[in-house]
Amino acid sequence: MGRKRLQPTADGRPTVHTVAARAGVSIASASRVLNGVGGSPETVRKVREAAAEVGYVPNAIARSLQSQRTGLVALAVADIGNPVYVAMMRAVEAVVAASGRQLLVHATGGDVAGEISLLRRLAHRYVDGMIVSPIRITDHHLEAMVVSPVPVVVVGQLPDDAPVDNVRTDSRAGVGLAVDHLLAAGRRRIGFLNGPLDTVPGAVRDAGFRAALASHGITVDENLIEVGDFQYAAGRAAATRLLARAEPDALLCANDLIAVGALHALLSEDRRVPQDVALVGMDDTELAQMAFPQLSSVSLGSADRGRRAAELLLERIAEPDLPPRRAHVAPSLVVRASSTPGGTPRPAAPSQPGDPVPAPGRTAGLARAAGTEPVTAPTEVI
Amino acid sequence: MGRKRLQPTADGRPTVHTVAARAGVSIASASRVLNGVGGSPETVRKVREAAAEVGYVPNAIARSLQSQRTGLVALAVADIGNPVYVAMMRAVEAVVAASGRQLLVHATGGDVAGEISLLRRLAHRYVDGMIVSPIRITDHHLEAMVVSPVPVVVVGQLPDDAPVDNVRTDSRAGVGLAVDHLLAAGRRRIGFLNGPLDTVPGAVRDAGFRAALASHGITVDENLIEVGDFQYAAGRAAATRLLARAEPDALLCANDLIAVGALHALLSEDRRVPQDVALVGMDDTELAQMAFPQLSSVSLGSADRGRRAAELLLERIAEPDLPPRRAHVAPSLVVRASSTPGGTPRPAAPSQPGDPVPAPGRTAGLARAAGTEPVTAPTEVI
DNA sequence: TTGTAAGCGTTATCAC
DNA sequence: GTGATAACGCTTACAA
Repeated sequence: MGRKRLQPTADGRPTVHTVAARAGVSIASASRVLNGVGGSPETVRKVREAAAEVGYVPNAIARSLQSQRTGLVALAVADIGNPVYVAMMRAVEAVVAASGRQLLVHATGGDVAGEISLLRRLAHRYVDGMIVSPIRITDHHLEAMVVSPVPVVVVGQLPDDAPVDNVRTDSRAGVGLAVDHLLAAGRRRIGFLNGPLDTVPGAVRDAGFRAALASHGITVDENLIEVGDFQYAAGRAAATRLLARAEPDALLCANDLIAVGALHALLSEDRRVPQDVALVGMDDTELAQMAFPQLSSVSLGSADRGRRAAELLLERIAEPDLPPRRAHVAPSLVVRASSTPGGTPRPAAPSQPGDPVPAPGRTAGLARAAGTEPVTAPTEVI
Repeated sequence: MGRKRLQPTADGRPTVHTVAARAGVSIASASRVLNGVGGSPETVRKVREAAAEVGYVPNAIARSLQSQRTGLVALAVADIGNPVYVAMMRAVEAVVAASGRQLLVHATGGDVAGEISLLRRLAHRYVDGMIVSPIRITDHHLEAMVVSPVPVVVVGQLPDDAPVDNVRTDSRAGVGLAVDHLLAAGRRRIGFLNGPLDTVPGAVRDAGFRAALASHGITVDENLIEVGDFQYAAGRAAATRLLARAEPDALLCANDLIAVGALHALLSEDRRVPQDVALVGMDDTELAQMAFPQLSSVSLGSADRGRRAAELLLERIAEPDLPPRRAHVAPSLVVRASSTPGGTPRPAAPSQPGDPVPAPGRTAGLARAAGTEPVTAPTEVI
């Protein structure tokens, strides 16, 4: 560098200097007018005119360097193709956009190393804050979050003493809702298709399943449990394996992708759903409504969690010294055709076109009067 | 400001100054070492040591201000929940990440005004470039793109003389592939479920459908055409309307979401797919494989288009003075159970867990020998 | 190789 | 109200 050129930028675009010169005022005055603070009517006019003439647009980077904020917020999820994250993303986007910021989406692929390096990169301060929903969580994650100069909010389970903002749901209880429902419907041999046990969701669901059966005095039959991945193909394969060695009358799936996979495994073996095998998914994504028959699913309030996470993040950005907070979203069960006794019902009426909110079926809330609509799951902050 | 404080940053984080002071060298030397250019072995050691001790991380914003690049690339799509965009997003992400950049995803909701303001905001230079896939395209779009100081690549149809990098597919021909296939299978009353005609994809598909029928000497029966939205619920509703007034033996749908909606409309009226009504979708998304029976679908190479768009963008970022380029991705038809004569076949074997690439069925390429795998659709740049 | 200093484009301070 | 100028944190020409 070292060349003197204070007028337009290198590529010829106007800067405050350009505008100021053209308006015949100092850059300070120009800047003030451009930001709507101060300036005599005459100055305002001249600057506005000059700016319009040259097509001035402020450089967001220079502004960020000065203001120490970028107006960007990041969301890191494992699988951008999983509808549960799409729902979360939409909710986050809405809150973030409403605050005038923009959302940066990272797809981590569930890769631990990648996630950690992402967290560490926060130190570069390219975003004002980050929401992360890790499916595995290590000490490195925690350390990177604590050390990070920009606020982080975690969606998902976290050690109780972790000094990080956190919004969670009780997926363990969610599994319990599904088990209760299936048992109440008279099912006795409930199969369980889970994701990897070394992930947080996988481990919690496994514990929840065993606890739920135990609470009903039922011994766990390991033959009825299959572990695969949180994906359609893996779910289908897992269901096929399970069906080859056991005779379940119900299948509980750790998410909706697995459930749709299981549905197709069942259909391709000519098992009727729900007559022969009842099916319940988790996450209550759009997929659950787009399956045929429509899937009962445990709602973990992903949109709500996203919304709360975004709110917590924005609050912390505004007030960095807040103590760590924790928000809860209660799970609920949305019952649809796939687990409704009495034949294959017709699919429910289509919801509003473009409506991102699941059309509710019957709902069995956790701490909620039966029949209450799961419009907005209650959230509370401890 | 105006306060002299050249050591750490306002919130106490180390800067080059901190490192330089600690290492006992000038900030220039510190910067050089940190960037791996120059420096005597002794200096390098001292600076590295100092940087590690204070936990120095460069400020990306300051760096951007200097380098005039942010390392961010944006992708703007209408509906982040539509699997076709998910596929595109993944492909873009891969290319972008490989270049060491990060991807910023905007969900425009198909809102024209929002899209244009997004394009205009590019002038703020917060990203190094943008890929946009508008479903409606106006003169304002074009003007904003031409005026934009940062490169824009459009995925989708564009006026031929628009001086903008562009990757497109021939969805008109794609519709033709589907019509040919259905006619060859002996279907004669082909219904068509389209999206809005005032969108580019909707208009092109409509033209394609009519042209394809005409080329076979078939007169269009307007009763067999329904227009809704590019969504599941709308597709289902449209199919229901169409079935109420006509008796199609095949249904061609403008995308896979509509097709899944139509599938459920058919199933809920006890029509067998494909025996009574053959079904073909478009976009060949994951949804097509996740439906039961699996959906035949016209692949428009969304992943490929995303990849090409990202490549074009990166090339232009590197070389801004390139003439406008245009890349093509050929459509192909992936035939699956939903349009295969001879009963409801079992769904195909599950693809690799986590495999983002659709498991190919039989393929009828456009300019390709029959039976060739649609591994990577051929792309050519004019 | 090293240090000095200019400059990226903006906002904020402080005298006038 | 206005203008000169420092500062945000970094890179880099240029001279030593």
